[in-house]
Amino acid sequence: MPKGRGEAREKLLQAAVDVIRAKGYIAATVEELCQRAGVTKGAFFHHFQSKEDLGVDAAAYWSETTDAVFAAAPYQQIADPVDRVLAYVEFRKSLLTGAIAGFTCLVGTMAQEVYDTHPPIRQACADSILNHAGQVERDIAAAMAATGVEIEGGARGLALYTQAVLQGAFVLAKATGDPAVAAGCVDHLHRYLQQLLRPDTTEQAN
Amino acid sequence: MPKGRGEAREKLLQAAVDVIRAKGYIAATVEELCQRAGVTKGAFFHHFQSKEDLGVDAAAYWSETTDAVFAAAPYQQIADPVDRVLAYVEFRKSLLTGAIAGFTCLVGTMAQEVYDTHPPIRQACADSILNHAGQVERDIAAAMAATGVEIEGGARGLALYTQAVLQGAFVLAKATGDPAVAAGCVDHLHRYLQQLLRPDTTEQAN
DNA sequence: CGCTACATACCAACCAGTCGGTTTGTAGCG
DNA sequence: CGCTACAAACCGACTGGTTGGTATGTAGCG
Repeated sequence: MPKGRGEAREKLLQAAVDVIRAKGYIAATVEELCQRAGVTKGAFFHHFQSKEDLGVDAAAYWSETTDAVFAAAPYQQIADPVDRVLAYVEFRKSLLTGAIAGFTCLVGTMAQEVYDTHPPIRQACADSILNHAGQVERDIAAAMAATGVEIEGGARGLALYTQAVLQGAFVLAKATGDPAVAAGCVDHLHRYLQQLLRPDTTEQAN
Repeated sequence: MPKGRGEAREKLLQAAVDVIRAKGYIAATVEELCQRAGVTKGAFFHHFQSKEDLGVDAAAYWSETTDAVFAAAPYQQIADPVDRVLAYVEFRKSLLTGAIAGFTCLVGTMAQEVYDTHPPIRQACADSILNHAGQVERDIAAAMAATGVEIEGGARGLALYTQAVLQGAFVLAKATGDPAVAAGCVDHLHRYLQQLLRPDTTEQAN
């Protein structure tokens, strides 16, 4: 019977992602994470020096796992950079299903509450967001180069804007309890990007 | 010597707004709020049945105080509805100064972390956000009526979008520690609204 | 045998909430 | 006005349960 030795760390990280997205970093107690992961406190403090340490590692783990999701996403195969950017947004919208806590962003949730109590975690969250924004920025820059359009704030500013819209959509979804609110926000983002990157095209079927 | 009796409740609410915006609802201990307000625990539990009760009341207090700010804002005097909507966004941008915790949204911060642990607070946060969105919606509806433009998702959907952008801008500002990121997001929102509500106008000086 | 990967038992600090008591305001009455 | 009676506002020590963290033990592998 392979008891699954050596995987306590990853189980704890996954538990952290699940629990923290639902109730936040501080409300997620070490004991609850251990229970959810099926390990004991001994295992927890064997792999993480402190709870704060777990928070930092959870943000990094989040980056890795989500990076993998986007790297494998179908929109990556689209050759035209403008189409690819728009397909990215549609892909983000397609993720907005099931329980709200299941599609919200770990690092966005954590960043807000640990803002001035746990700077290392805040930094790790910023790294995660900026890393993902950087990937979006590359596609936007390619779309700008391909079409020749200039955008106020540059590709970076627009990439950050896309992430802000998504983070805000999560906040509203959690507050209202309605995922549809988030989807509506992503639709607006899609229209904005379309207007920016295809300025000559008139309103199309959506 | 008027010792200031009878104002403990408001002082506690103001302390709650300040502390929770910086470190979140759960990390804000009752004792810290009392210390900040200059009262004791006895006073706290005299005015609030529980900490959760304070959270709910703080959201309501937040709504009242912010409503007053917007009601007194200069953009309310603008007659043209399109101009008024755009001036609202500019007003929101003008608030993004000073310490980050000083301009972020209490209810947006709270909603995320108490999402499934304190439903009454979540509800109060939703009420606050939707109340403000409703005010924006009225101006947007007036702008749509005045110009005759139709907007996918309606005035309500667009109003919610404006709030999502702002909430997301706060998240990014807190994560990165840079208020300028938030300002850039608001600029994008401004451009989007301009394009929607003044479709015939070409890019203007900004 | 030594090292990693855990488990168990335990602790000190902390936190929301309680409770008996004090101070201040105020209504009613003569 | 002066006095009594009561209520609301507020104080601060205390408590029971929880939490992050530690100390110690042990099973399995190379």
